[in-house]
Amino acid sequence: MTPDELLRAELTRVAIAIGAPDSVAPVLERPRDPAHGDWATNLAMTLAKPLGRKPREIAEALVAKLDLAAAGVAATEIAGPGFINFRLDSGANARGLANILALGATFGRTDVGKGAPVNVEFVSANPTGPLHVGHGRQAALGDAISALLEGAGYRVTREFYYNDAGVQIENLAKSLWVRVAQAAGIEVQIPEGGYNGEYIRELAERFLSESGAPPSSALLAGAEAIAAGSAPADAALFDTMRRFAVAALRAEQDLDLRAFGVAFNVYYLESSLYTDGRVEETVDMLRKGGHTFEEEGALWLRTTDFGDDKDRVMRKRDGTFTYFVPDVAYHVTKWQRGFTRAINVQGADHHGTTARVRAGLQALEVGVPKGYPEYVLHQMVTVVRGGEEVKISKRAGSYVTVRDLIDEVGRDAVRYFFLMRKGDSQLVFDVDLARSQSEENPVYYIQMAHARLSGIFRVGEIDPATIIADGVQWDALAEDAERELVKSLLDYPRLVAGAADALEPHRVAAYLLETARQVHLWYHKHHVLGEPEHILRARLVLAKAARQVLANGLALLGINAPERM
RNA sequence: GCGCGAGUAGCUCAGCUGGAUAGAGCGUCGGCCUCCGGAGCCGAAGGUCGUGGGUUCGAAUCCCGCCUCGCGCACCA
Repeated sequence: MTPDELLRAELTRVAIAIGAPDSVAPVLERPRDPAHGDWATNLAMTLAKPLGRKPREIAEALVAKLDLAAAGVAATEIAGPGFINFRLDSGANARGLANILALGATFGRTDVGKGAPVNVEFVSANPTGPLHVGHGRQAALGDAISALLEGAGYRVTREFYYNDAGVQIENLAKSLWVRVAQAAGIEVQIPEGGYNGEYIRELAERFLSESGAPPSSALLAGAEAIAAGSAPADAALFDTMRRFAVAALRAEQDLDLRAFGVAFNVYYLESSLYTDGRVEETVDMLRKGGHTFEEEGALWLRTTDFGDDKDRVMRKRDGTFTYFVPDVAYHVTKWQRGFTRAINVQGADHHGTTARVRAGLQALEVGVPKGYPEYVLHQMVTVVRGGEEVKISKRAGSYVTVRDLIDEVGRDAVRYFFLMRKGDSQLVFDVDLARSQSEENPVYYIQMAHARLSGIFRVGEIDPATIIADGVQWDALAEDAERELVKSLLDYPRLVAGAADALEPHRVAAYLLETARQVHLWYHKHHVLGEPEHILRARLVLAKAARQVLANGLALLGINAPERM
């Protein structure tokens, strides 16, 4: 039990003793001002109404009955409108360090998830080009959220949904066709909605060298068809190109993800929803449910019955389905595969789809909960280099890829920068800052704190494994800098639990930066090696505990914790 | 026009799901230091939390209106 858990238990007992309901759950918080003690509770204020007594009076009654020794409290104080402040007895906080050493890499883990299966879907890029910075933010977010949920006791499946069917893929295949035709000397332009990127030209070259040059008559006919807005007549050749392009770009994206250190458990192909009949099946079910209607030659779903702001087309006039249908079919599989929670990490530019996917799932009436799936939406990323924004132009096909960033600043920095802001705010990625080897760079600063702590053991030729908490004089950790550091370290589990609950990894990033700051402060002010034995031992425990917490937090974010830099 | 998000110190951002005198880094100003590991340490100035109402013991946080910016509003994903 950590000191605050002990105190909470004692408060609960006393509250019930003075007449509070058995369900009472005292909330302890860290006072902003350290002068107010180690912990504070507003319990007396929340009990004022149910007990019909004044807050300060209740506070006094509570304090009078409190078993200070059992709760590890040295002093209490009633303040303001009815806060009770607690100062733990000397060393009570520090004793919590033993807990950190005992739990090691599992310090900060909880079991609120109770092994429930959660599906976290992220990146899910169309295989129509390399991963760009937006995907990078998503990869970092999705992976960190997954790690947070695992730490909270959920069984997490990381899933990538490939939109390898539909109009975008059609455009991709046409773009490749055009580049191949151009290589054969045919004059034709990339069609409206096509892909202009240089990578398509490279793809065309690879296609030619691997598959050989197609007959130019077929290429010309196809190019004319594309220019006229339709598909090439040579369906077999067109299909070959489509497959080639999708396979090649998927392989590229896999390399990007590997470079970023992100691994998925499941790659789900949109095309499989068509081949195994789930799309048709979904449409049938929706029709039977009576929520569809036909208008202007299209088949619609009345999503407005389920909270969407307008009805949606399911089957277009040309007989093909909109992306929305496979999307719904796909999410049904998540539910059917047993995921009681499904979390989708997406760019905020997709927020329009959330209401209709949920509406579609409700319309199916197969027992999917209303808020399913959950969405974590993130705002845009802008890249700044040399103090200027790097312009991203989709039309010209020029943008900053994830791989560019990783090559330039390293995986750890990319991860941290994508995670240091909350998803709701727009993110500025300062390339120069990310690559700088100075303490202004937050990643460097945090990793440096870990390396410094490691350095103490290395320089002192002490094996950290031999450092144990037994017999340590806890009140030897009496300096302000170390008392504050100890408090921060013990706060870690609460912090992580909150971050997991809110699906907000940036809290961990901010915590690590603050804790690293305290480590540096302590390190500069106080020596470890060469101190008297009892201080040396206590500080080695602190150093080991701090190193552990930094390492645990960095691991959640997918960032290395180096021993030396 | 409608929906979602943002607006907090000169700049970049936190603010633990409603708590006490709103915090950190950078920058500015003043003073030290050169020490296990590389400009570090101490202090200061700097705020009508976009704005106007409301809810209550108590609001940056919750509700309503307005302003500014971003994103979306396809039979594209």
